[in-house]
Amino acid sequence: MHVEGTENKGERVLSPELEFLTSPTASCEMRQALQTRKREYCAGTILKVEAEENTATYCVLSGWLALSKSTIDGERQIIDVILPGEILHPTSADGHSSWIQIETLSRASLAVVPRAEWSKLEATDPTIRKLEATTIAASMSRMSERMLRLGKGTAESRIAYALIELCLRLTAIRQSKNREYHLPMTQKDLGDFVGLSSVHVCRTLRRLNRNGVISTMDHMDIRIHDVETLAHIAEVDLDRLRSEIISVR
Amino acid sequence: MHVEGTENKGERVLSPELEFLTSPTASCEMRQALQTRKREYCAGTILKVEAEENTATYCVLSGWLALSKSTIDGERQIIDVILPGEILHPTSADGHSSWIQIETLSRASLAVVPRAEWSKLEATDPTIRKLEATTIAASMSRMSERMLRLGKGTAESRIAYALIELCLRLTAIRQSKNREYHLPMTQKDLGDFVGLSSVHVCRTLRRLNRNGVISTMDHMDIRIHDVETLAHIAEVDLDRLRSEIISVR
DNA sequence: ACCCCGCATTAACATGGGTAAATCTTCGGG
DNA sequence: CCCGAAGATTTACCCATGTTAATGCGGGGT
Repeated sequence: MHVEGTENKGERVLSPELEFLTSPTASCEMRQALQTRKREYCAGTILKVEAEENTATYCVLSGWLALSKSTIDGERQIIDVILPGEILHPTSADGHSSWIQIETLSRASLAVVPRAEWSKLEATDPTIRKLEATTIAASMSRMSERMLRLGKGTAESRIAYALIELCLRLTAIRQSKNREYHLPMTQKDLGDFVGLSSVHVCRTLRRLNRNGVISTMDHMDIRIHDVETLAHIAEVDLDRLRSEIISVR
Repeated sequence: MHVEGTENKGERVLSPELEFLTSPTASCEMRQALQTRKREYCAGTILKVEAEENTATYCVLSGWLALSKSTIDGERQIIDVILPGEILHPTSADGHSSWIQIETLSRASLAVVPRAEWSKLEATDPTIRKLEATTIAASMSRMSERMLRLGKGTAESRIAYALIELCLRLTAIRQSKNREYHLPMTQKDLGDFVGLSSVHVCRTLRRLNRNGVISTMDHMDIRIHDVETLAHIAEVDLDRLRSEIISVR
C-alpha cells in the first residue's frame, strides 16, 4: 500500500491532526496528553489482536484504522473503519481484553492513552465525555446500518452504502472534496468490510462504473458522480444518515 | 405473541427486576428513579420508531426488547436484543433522534428516564457510569460477533451463535437453567436477527434437532443438549465469549 | 530492460439460501 | 365442537453470490 490516507490528492486544507487538537472540544491537558502519547505506524500494522490484553484508549490523529474479527478458518470481517479525530475503546466487558483486532489501513499516527491517564483526562475535561458518547453513538449507528445491509441488502446496496458512508465521514473531516476520495483498501478489504468476496466486489464496482454512478481510478480512488442514484441504490436518506453518523463538534 | 419472557418455565429464583434493583451497582437514588419511571408494555409494542425524537435512557427491568432497522421495502434486521438489567441509549450522534426502532418481544417493564434526570443520576452514583460503559462494551462485542457471522458464516453457524449468545446471557441473569430457555420470537423474528429467511431458519433448526444438538418444543422453547458441538458449529470459544459479552457486576 | 508480485479483471461453473405455495399444527373464540 | 388466524414445516425451483482459475497490469527492485 503506497498511499497515505491523509495525503488525499493534496486538496486538504488543514491537517486532521491539527484540526483535532485545535477543536473546541480539546482542552490544554488533552492536547498535551495526545502529543506525549503520539506514535506513528505504517500501513498494515496489527496494533492489537482479538482478545489481547488491553485497557488503553486510542485517539486517531491521522490515517485509517480497521477493526476486525476473524473466523477460525481465517475469514476476516471488518467491523468498523476508524477515521482521524475518532476515539476508540477496545476494552471489552471483562475490563481487560480487546474485543476486536485493530490494524492500520494506511500510515497512521495515534495517541495511545493508558486507562489511568484517560480517566484523569475525562475528569478534568467534561467535554471529552460528550465527545466520547457522540463517537460511540455514531459508531453504533454506522454498525447497524451496515448490519441491515449485511442481513438484507444486495451486493450493490452494500457497496453503495459503504461508499456513501465513507464519503460523508471524510467530507465532515475535510479529507474529501467534491465526493472524491482515496480508499486505502484493496478490493479484498472492501469485501471483508461489506461481506462479499473480492471477485464480487470487483463485478459490482465495475457495474457502478459502467452505469456512470461512480468511477474508480488507480487502486481505489473513488469518485461519486451521481450521489442521488448511489443513495437510491444504497437505500439511504443522505441528510438523515449524515446526522446519525457524524459527530457534531 | 402469548408468552412472557420473564415467566420462563417457572424456574426463576429471583425476579430480574428485583435483582437489578438490588444489585450492588444500584444506589438509593437509582432505585427510586427506576421505581418512579417504571412502565409496563405488552408484547409487540413499538416504543420508538427509527429517527423518532428521543433523548431518554431505557432500563429494562423485565422482558425482552428488540432493536431493529428496516429497509424501504419493509425488510427488518434486528440489530440487537436487550435483556433485563441492561441499559439502552437510543440517542444518535445528532443528540436528539433515535438510531433504531425499539420494540418489545415479550411483555416488558421498563424505566424510561429523561436525559436531565439520567445525567443527575450519573453524577450522584459513579458506579452507574461504569455499568453503562460495560453495557456498551458488551453490546458492541455481541454486535461484532454477529456481524462476523452475518458476513462470513453459514446459516448453521449464525443460528448456533445466536442460540449460544442468548443462552449465556440468560444464564448470567438467572433466566435460564440447564441450557434451556424460552425464546419469545417467531422463526421470522429469529431470521431477522441472524439474516436468514424464516424458511431457512426452520430448515436449520430442524437439522440441529435431528442431529440431537438441540431440541425445540412448542413455539420456541429451546434446549441445548450438546453445547460442545453447538459451540463448534458457531465457531465460538465459550469462556472467551462469556467474558466479552457478559457485564461483570 | 527484465522479472516479480500483488492486485484487478473476467469467465465458467457450483451452491447455499431465497421465494412461493401447499399443508399441517396449535390455539383462542363463539 | 367448529372455525379462522398465525405460525411451523416441507417441497420444488431459482438466482445471487461464492469459487476457481486463467489473464492482465502496473510498480518496484536488481
